[in-house]
Amino acid sequence: MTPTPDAPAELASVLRIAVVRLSRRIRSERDPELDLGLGALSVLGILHREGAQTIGSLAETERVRPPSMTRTVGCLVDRGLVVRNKNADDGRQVVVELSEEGWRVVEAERRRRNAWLARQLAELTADERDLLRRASDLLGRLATA
Amino acid sequence: MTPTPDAPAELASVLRIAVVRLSRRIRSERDPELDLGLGALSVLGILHREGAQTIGSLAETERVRPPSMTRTVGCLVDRGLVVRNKNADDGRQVVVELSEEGWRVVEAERRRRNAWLARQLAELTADERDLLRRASDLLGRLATA
DNA sequence: TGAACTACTTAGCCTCGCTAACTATTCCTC
DNA sequence: GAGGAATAGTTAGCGAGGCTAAGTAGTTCA
Repeated sequence: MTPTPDAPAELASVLRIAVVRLSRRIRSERDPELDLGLGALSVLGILHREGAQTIGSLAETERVRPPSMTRTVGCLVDRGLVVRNKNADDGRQVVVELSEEGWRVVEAERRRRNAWLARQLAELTADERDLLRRASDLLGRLATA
Repeated sequence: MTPTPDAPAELASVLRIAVVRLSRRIRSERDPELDLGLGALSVLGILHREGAQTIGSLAETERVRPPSMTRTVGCLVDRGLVVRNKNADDGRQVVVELSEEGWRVVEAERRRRNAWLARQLAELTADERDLLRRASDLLGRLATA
């Protein structure tokens, strides 16, 4: 059936389309209450998991340019979810960390945040979820390659 | 190590982040020659695989609102890659199909288009690619769920 | 025949990427 | 230790590509 079952080019095409569409789908399912973009949510998640970070390191992790991260962080500061601090050792750096409010929001939203996707995933078989779990790791590696 | 190894919520979080990041990465790698957005490329791909389609059906396939698809198709028309035709049976519908130029471009770009991703995929093992192939199918199903 | 519905378009907004250019700070060399 | 290069972040402004609301043209049906 498949003439070249292992051809990377063909897989690239299929994978690209699937990833882009799913990304759009996820975007369209975000919680309307907390009107934060996906990038902002992602940053909150990073700060929650890994603690305070500089703008630069957040930008690198998210694979975004510094100005974009400055803006994202600016939004979060405006909503009081994170605080900006100057690094005492290197005055050029800005260290961003979750505020108390930010912690509360992340903790509270963590469960709701993935609601749609989690609901879809719950309808798959355990084998399929396991497949996706391993695939996620690969996708993550591709994203940072 | 994993307290609940099959928990959909946890997988949702991991998968969401991986998909969104990879999607950004793919976007940043598109061919600068052919200055078409990802959406436009995707539409060309659909028309190539499935033949002429109405705006509405393209919008549905791409999970986008009709006005967005109107604009995307407009771009493609401007570049002479597709043609808009009125449906003879139902004058409200617009049927979009690839122009000769569009065919040529799709055929020619098909291989180059996925270059970056295909290159990354080529560095994986055959098993990993197989994993991703099966995952792509699942991701596609999630995207249209 | 005229009201309701449908397919698409137009107008205009918003998010969130980007680059270019600027400021502030640090580092490095003489 | 003064001065230029390098680095971190910001500001300004652009562009892609989603969206909704409202308008137009064609179709259906009472």
